[in-house]
Amino acid sequence: MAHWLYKSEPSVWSWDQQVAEGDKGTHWNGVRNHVAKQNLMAMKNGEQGFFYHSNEGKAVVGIVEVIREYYPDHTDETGKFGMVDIKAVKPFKRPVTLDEIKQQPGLEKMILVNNSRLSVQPVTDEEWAIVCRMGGL
DNA sequence: GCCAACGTTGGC
DNA sequence: GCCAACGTTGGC
Repeated sequence: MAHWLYKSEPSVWSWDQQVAEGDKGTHWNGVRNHVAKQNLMAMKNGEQGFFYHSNEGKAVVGIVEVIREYYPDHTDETGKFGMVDIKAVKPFKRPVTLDEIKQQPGLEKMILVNNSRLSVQPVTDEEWAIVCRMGGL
């Protein structure tokens, strides 16, 4: 199973808001980047990902899961882009900050570190295990 | 608030 | 189809 990382500015959509949606989850819309789109299209139901707060906090704060696979994003007037639905699974016992990720051996290749602008990213199994452990899970 | 990195747009 | 100009993102 693949793993993912979703970036969101807390002022736009925060982890707390995601948790408040419960098991029905919410659609992850607004992606307008083709690499991010490819990642969205590759996602399968049940695959988990990190929820990352960009800008403010700059930390991985919890784990989410895909509950609906790629479908058209009706807010995209060009019709080119789509979205998936995700729900919050569990919070980290403690947030894992970008600083810590940068200093952690084994995470040098994370896209978060190397291409900070990509909003939906794949995470390798190794990276997943390391970051989960750092988050106390 | 600044600016580097990246993507997109549009003139040629 | 190239590339300069512009807009956006996100770390600092």
